[in-house]
Amino acid sequence: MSHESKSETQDPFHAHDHDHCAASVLRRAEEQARQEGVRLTPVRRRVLEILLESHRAMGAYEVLERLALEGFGKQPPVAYRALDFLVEQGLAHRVRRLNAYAACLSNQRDHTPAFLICRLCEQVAEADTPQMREALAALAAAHDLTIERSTVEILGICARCAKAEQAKAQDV
Amino acid sequence: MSHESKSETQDPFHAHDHDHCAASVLRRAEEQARQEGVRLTPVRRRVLEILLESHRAMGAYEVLERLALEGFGKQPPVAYRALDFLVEQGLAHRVRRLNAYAACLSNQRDHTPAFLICRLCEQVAEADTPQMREALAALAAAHDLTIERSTVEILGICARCAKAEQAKAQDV
DNA sequence: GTTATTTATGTTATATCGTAACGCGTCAAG
DNA sequence: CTTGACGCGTTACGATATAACATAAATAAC
Ligand SMILES: [Zn+2]
Ligand SMILES: [Zn+2]
Ligand SMILES: [Zn+2]
Ligand SMILES: [Zn+2]
Repeated sequence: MSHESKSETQDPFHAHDHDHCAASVLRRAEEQARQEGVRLTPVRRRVLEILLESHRAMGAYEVLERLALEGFGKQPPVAYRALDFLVEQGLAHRVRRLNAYAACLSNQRDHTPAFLICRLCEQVAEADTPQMREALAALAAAHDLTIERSTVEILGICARCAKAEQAKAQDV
Repeated sequence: MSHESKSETQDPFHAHDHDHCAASVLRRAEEQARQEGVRLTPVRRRVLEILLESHRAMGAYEVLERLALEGFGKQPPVAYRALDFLVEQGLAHRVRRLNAYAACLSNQRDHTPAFLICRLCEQVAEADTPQMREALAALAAAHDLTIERSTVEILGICARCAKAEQAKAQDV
């Protein structure tokens, strides 16, 4: 079983090999840094690792706390700069609804996925479908807008949390 | 010429009768307030009017300044409360990318349109197409997410601004 | 190898956005 | 006339984000 390109898009909301997620993103980060001549410095790498601990989106200040504990700088720009770097490199995404950041799970350098956010566990999945791309393009075309960036975020409750809620309701 | 239901969706990026925009939204606001037993108080109404001066999204503090000048309260909650009211009533929308608010241009009470935002003139158009709704539903379904809210924002350059940019470039 | 240049990290300070909590005034129900 | 709900105003604070500057590390030039 050595299908390399198996997991184009992992889905955090369902069972998956998360170590694989983390490892593959880190690997991509290193390769990409080498190729593009940018530096994956200790802070930057560490921030990516922190984001990769789970698929939960983290606020900049939450990341900063972790950095401070580990001997990095204690002031906001330290976190924001590392996060900005990761976002620029397509290694992390900003989730606007949560004012938070999540590691990117795709292997593509530049992409603008839609985010699926569970309101309860705050995990974030990304999805990039032709259907959505077409819908966006159609909207832009209809209004003569030259599209530069787009944000698609879907907030709801994931299957796991929905099940948990149901169980809780029956307990009462 | 008395086609009442002509303008389901005005497009701020193109020539249109803006007085009509403003008047029709205010009319809807009044009707709706009566019907739902909520109060369109002076501050609330004034905030809606301010938003309706153009299709540009305005930050809460920008609205607040205007209110202060006109003798209303000078503190943030004054603006935020009025804006929250308008958003709840579906009379205004929050544009997350801009941390700003824009008057709603639709006649529908509850809807979640996509926003088209011009980066240069900061005007905002709304659009609600079946195609986009389906794309959102498909994404949610594919990930077993029970959808509660969604955000679709497209940032770019509107036709008018694109033209202006071109002209400027040729001048040089 | 030493120097110059760029890039990254850290700091202080401040800007920007948003909310909690409380008191007062208004108005309508009882 | 009291009571209770609601809206508006305040003070105070919390949360998010960036500007500006000093230092240090890495890279490039000589
Ligand atoms: Zn994973
Ligand atoms: Zn969940
Ligand atoms: Zn208009
Ligand atoms: Zn424009």
